[in-house]
Amino acid sequence: MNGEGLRDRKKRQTRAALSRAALTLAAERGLDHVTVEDISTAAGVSPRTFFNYFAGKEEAVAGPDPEVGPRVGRRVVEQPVGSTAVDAVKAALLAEVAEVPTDERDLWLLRMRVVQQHPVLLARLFAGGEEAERHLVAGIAERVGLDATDLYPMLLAAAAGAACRVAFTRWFDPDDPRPLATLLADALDLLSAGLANPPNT
Amino acid sequence: MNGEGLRDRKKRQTRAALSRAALTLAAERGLDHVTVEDISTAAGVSPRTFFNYFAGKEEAVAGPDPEVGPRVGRRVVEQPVGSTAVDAVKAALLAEVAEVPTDERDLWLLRMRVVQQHPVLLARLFAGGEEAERHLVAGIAERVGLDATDLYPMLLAAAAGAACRVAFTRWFDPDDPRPLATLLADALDLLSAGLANPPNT
DNA sequence: TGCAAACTTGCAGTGCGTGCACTTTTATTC
DNA sequence: GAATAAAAGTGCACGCACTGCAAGTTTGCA
Repeated sequence: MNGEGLRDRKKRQTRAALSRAALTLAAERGLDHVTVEDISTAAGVSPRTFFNYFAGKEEAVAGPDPEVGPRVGRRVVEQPVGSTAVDAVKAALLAEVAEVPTDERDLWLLRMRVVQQHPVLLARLFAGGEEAERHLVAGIAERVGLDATDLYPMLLAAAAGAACRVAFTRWFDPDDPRPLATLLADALDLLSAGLANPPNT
Repeated sequence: MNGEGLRDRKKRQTRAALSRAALTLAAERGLDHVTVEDISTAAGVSPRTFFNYFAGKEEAVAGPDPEVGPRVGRRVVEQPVGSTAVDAVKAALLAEVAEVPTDERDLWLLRMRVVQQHPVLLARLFAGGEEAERHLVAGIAERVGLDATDLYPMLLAAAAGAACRVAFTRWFDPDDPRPLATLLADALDLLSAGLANPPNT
């Protein structure tokens, strides 16, 4: 009847509660000192239910948002036809980071703390999340009219993911106050310049 | 007395035996259907000893060779002063892949099979292995006279790692018979060209 | 030969992750 | 609104990963 249904809304809530609980606890004690039981208790569900939503603690903390992959891929395709593939990726990623909702900002702050202690998770956030990268590869491939197994789409997507990872790393650095969009733009510009010369920064 | 000592040689042998056993079994049944007990039994040691060498199964099959990181970093620094940082990284990586000993080729073939089923491990092989990437960042930073926390060294190292990952992926593709060195060179060239235009390949 | 350091091993314990059967909640149909 | 189906939550049991700890065993050196 209604647009979404009570069931789907509850699922979303449970997932969000688990993810938020995992992030809060991990930011406090470190991920290794948080058990699945702790997380599910804090979220008000049984430990067994936790595994119905996430494959493990890592995924609850740094699990890729299943929506961002398709969205980025779509955005790459939808960029104006005049721009190159690199510019299309650049625009798509910058649009993505510009769109972080206000009610998720506190979650990102928690994520920053957790990821700082666990660099392995950084790769899963965007690039290493093969899921998202696959969508990006597909978008690029469609845009340039190549197969998704060709070198160019794979390399462009991987390099863009690497740029994201570096931008995130620097964003987490408390000594660098620049916003994420600026850092990401710098990284992508440097990339599309062929990493020619080290900037004076 | 002698150059290395019996103890060190035995440690090397045990480590190699464990790694080889893990790779062989994982290539046969898939990594998920191999227990640590299987691996250590095949290697002739106790399960407890396995954990004295590796933190887990993943590290045994895709664990980064602890020597490659420092070696690549050193090579980057040792390139002729005339060449740019990008060219230095390019040369260092190509020298690295060209130097794979013959007696390790069969291990790489096994690794190919295992990694094909577990894309997550691909990142650990070179790029994701933060260990190796840190050395690469340090080498680049020293070469260009920047700090290891600056954008340029981090991004160049990350992008080079991404190129390695893509080259490996394509190398694992049975439809592409080109050698690893060629694939890697293509990827790095495309990268240093700013990913400007999709090649006709 | 004897001592000290390093490597190996067994044991016990905690926690992860999964399959299965069962209960509870939500959606649909008559 | 009651019956039925579908989906989510839960408890239980099991195998395995991984970690200290306290032995035993091997190696290096005097």
